[in-house]
Amino acid sequence: MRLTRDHVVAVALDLLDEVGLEHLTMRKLADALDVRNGATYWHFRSKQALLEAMADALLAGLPAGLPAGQPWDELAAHVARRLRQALLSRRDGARLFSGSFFPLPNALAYGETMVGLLVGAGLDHRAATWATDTLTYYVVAHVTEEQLTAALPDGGQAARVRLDAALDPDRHPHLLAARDDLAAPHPTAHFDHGLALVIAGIRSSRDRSTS
Amino acid sequence: MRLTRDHVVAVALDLLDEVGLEHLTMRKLADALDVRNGATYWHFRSKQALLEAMADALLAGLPAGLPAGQPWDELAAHVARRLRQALLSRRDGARLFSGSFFPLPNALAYGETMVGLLVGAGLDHRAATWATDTLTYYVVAHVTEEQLTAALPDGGQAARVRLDAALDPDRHPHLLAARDDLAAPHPTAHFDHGLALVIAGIRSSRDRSTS
DNA sequence: ACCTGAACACCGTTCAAGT
DNA sequence: ACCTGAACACCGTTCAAGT
Repeated sequence: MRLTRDHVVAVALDLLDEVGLEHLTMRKLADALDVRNGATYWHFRSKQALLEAMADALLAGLPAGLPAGQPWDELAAHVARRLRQALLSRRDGARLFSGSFFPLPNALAYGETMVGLLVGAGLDHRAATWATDTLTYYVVAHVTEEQLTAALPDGGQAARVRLDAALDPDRHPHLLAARDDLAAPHPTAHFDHGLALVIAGIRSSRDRSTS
Repeated sequence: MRLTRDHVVAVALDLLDEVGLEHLTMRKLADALDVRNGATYWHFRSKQALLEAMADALLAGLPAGLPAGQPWDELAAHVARRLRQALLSRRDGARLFSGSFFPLPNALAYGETMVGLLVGAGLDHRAATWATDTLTYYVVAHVTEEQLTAALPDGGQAARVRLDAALDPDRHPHLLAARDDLAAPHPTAHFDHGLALVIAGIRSSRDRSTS
């Protein structure tokens, strides 16, 4: 069967789930596609171009319609949660996405939705754009951390031991008091908490500028 | 001269400024140190261990004392700005830092300072920890983007042309209206805007829980 | 203890040659 | 047009052997 860009991307995403971004190589991909090593370079200029196509595929159909009759802050939380889900749908999805510089179609659609929604809430275009950046930074960075800790060996046991060893009662009293929350045992609650924080910030900066 | 861990880290950071994280290799580092290729492995278990030592060196002396008599939100902004400066001090500093899983001494000191400051503002330990996470995610993600765009060839001219080509008046009216703010021509103003947003969110969530 | 020499098992990318 | 075969110029890491 002849290769197509879509097929290469689909197989590459499956391979990503299997081996992780670190070990995703063009040679393993060629094996998975049952072709020789240089074949994919006829369809993609470089590995980077393939990774960007994969990143955009991750976001496919992301903001397919907003729920009607909701206030703007609910909508913003909804879109942010959908972005998180899209990034979580594949191993290392967040790092894959943040490695893309190119303006990708689905990423633009996401941005347009979020900026439009915030403009509807009363922000001017600059404030809406920068607030979208802040929200997106938050989502991507959170999911990056989430996926890194999920990939730890031993379910993170060794990491927790190292953390305990590094924490000193004299120098880190507050971190020790928060020790059980540092290990991030509730990623979704953790995510929602920070998301509500950022949205509350958007709300208060909007109220300040329109009052 | 014999190698020391500190000397290896210092030369590695200079090499990082010169070639960027992508092209920082153990072989180039050995050349810069004027030793043969495997020598650094006597001092660092792996490249990853070296990168983590470099990341911690980046944060050296980061929160060396807080200004006295300031309200908590000023202090939080101060610490966040110092983190940004530390990450900006070396090429790809933000990506270097976000690639570290290990609990590094200077990173812990930063976290202790920020959590303590927020506890002082009236947050409980969990809220203070998660707010610190949100702030840190924001700073690291913002500086990552900042350093990626700063490293673009042509001063980002080609990237701007690609963005204009990708924006469609019918599908991206809001992004087009915000086009001049998308290119991020004022990184510090952009950073401060988002920082104020997150801090305002922390303030409002604190007010909600203490009222 | 600290480093060299040399190898092992990989990489991304290119490109003439085949079909 | 699309892919193979084979090479180029690299990688991180290991480890016996030297000093």
